[in-house]
Amino acid sequence: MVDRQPPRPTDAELAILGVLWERGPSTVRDVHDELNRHTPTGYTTVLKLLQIMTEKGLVVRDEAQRAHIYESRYSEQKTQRQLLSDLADRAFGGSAAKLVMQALSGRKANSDELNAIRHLLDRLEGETK
Amino acid sequence: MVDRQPPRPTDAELAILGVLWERGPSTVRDVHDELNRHTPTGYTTVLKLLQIMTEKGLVVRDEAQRAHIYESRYSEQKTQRQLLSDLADRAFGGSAAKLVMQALSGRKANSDELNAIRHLLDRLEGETK
DNA sequence: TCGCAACTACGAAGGACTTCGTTGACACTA
DNA sequence: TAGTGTCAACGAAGTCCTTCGTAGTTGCGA
Repeated sequence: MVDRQPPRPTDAELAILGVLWERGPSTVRDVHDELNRHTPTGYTTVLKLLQIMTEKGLVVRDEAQRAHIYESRYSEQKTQRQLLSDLADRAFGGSAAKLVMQALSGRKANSDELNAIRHLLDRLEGETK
Repeated sequence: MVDRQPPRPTDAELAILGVLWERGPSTVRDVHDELNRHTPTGYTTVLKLLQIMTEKGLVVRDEAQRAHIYESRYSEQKTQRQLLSDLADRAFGGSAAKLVMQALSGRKANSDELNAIRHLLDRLEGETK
C-alpha cells in the first residue's frame, strides 16, 4: 500500500482544492468556471494543474465519462491540519501551541469566535484529564 | 519609503531566518556552520541565498567588514504572523479563528500550553469589551 | 613579498510551478 | 455526413527555487 505523506499543495493547487471541497466532484469546466469568478484563468491551465495533481495523488479522477470528474483525495480538514503541522515545523519550532498563540494575538477575532475557541479548549482539557 | 509587503520566505530562507533570529546578526560562515549541525549545506549555497534574501529585502547586510554581516529585517513574530495570515487566506477562507480551532484539535497540547492559551483568550476578551 | 586561507560575486544547471497554444479525438446537430 | 463545439493530452516557455562550481579579491602569516 503506497500511502506516503500527501505533498504540500501549492497556491494554485490549493485554489483548485478549495473549489472541489465546496462543489464536490467536478469537471475541469466546473472548476474553471468557478475560479474565473474571481481570477481569470485559462481552461488548459486548470486542466494541466488537475492532471499534475492526479499524478501527485492530490485528487482522484473518474474517467468513465468523456468529461473526466475530479475529486479531492483528502478532506479539507486533513489538508488544513497537514498545512498547519507543516507550518508549525517550519516556523514555530514544531510547537502548535506557539502557533496558536501567535495566530490569536495577530488577528482580531470577534467575541463569538473567541467563545467558540474557549469551548473547544474546555473540551480538550476535559479529554486530557 | 518603499515598504511593501515582505515576500513570503521559502523553506530554505526560513531555515536561515531561524538561525538569524536565534544568533542575531551573523556572517555567512556563522549561518552555514549552524545549519550544518542539522543539515549538510554548501557554503556558497548559504551565501547565494543570503544574497537573494538581501535583494528581496528579507535581510539587511552590513558590508563594513570583509565578512559581511547579515541580519533579519523582520522580527520572528512579525514573520510568523505574516505566514499565518497568509495561510489563513489561502486555506481557511481568511478566518484566523478557523485556523486556530483546526490547529488546536489537530495536535495535542499539554495542560500548561492550554492554560497559556486560555489566559491569552482572557486578555483578548478583556480588550474587546 | 609570496602564498595560503577565507570571502564575495557570478553564472549555470536542474527541478518545480504556472501558464498557455496546439493538436487530435469525440459528440452533437443541421 | 459535414461542420461546430467541447474535451483531454502534450509540449514548450518563463519564472522561481536551490544547489554548487569557479573565479576573483582581500587579509594575514611566514
